[in-house]
Amino acid sequence: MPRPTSTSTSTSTCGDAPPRRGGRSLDPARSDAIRAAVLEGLAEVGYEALTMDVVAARCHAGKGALYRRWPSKAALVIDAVAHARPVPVDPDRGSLEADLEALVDQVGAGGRLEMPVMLSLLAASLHDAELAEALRTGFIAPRRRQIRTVLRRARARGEIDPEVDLEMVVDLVPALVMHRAVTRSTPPDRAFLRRVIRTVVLPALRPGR
Amino acid sequence: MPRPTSTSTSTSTCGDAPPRRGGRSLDPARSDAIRAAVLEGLAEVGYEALTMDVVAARCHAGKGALYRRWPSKAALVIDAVAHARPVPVDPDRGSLEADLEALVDQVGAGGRLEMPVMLSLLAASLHDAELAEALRTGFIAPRRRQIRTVLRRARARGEIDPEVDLEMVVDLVPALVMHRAVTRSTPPDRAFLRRVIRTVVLPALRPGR
DNA sequence: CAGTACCGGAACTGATCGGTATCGTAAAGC
DNA sequence: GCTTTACGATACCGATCAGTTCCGGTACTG
Repeated sequence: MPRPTSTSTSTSTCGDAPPRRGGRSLDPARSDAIRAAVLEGLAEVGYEALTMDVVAARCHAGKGALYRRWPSKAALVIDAVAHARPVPVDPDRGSLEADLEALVDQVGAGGRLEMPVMLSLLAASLHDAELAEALRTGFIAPRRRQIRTVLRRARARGEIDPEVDLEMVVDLVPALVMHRAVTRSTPPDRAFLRRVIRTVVLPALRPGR
Repeated sequence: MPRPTSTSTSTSTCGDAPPRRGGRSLDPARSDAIRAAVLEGLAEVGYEALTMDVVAARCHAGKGALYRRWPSKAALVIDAVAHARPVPVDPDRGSLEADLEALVDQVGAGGRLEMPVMLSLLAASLHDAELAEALRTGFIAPRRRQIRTVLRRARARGEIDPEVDLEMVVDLVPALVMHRAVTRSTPPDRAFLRRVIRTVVLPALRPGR
């Protein structure tokens, strides 16, 4: 493991680069197949136990095809995860409660990226600076931004006490969802998520203190 | 790494066995020192990155002393976690706020980086049922019980709305602390913890709705 | 006091895995 | 049609680490 490598993988290692000069160009279908193999492997064994050889074998590719697109295992995994879970669209329904419910619904549906995968990535990122950085900028930050947008709009509507520290509330829902997914074995269901919103998040925000 | 080993390490590998025949017997103090080194190591680097060499070096032991007591790394870690005793004492100050602050102070003090450890162990326990069990009974359950006691006492005092689902609130503080520890690189400080209590937990519990 | 099993320390083994290099082949661009 | 590059496959390198073995020394047991 390249511990202190920390190559700071430039920024967006997309895996689909513009062709250089003459000759063939990278096959996007292969890139997708590799990303799919990564997600399958991630769900089955987690980040640490996921090997590049297994990824390559799973989609009948050579390891060269992997390293031709991504500079490292961390970069590949982050790119695969980012492609599996596009940043949720801004719901912008009328009320804070409706917006929050729409957000968590988007989390529950979609790419079916299990929470254990997220857990495994977070644990691995504790000691892999490159993975941590990529995970933060490529996955966590956009979602935080999303929630922040919804909250700010609600505050402008007067639905949130101006005294409330929004930066703390931004973490509230993800924290509870992750904790639930981690301590229980089953993924958090819709009913749980709505209960969190109604009994914890909204009371902490309500204008009357 | 013993991936599919999953040795199902029999059951209670205690590390302190009855002496066989003549000769010396295993020194219980050494066993405790080793277990302590494991917990310290877990706090610093997590489960996956914890090496037997580091454990041995940390308590000035030879690796032989380790493998004379436990058959594998998994068995050692499970036993150390199961023996971990620093269950916080029940503060029982007058008010809910004071009790909660005392609890989070204990988390911040005693177990250095308790939450990253938990995260690492949880990730590892996704594919190790025995570790999961030891973690639940040795770590998670006592702490949940502790919080529940405080909350129930507060409810009896009328500080909590009787409609509130305590089981959800029990998760609230640990969830936020862990999320913070994971998404930020710095451990959650005292100020953050108090802010969580005052701005999130207490408003969600207050009797007036 | 003799035998045994402990002790810390260190060297060693064998397997695993990220990453690189190199095949021969096939497909794209000029 | 010639060059350039991707492709699958495989062999290889270097580092890491669980687990084993051996050492000289020491403490306990009988």
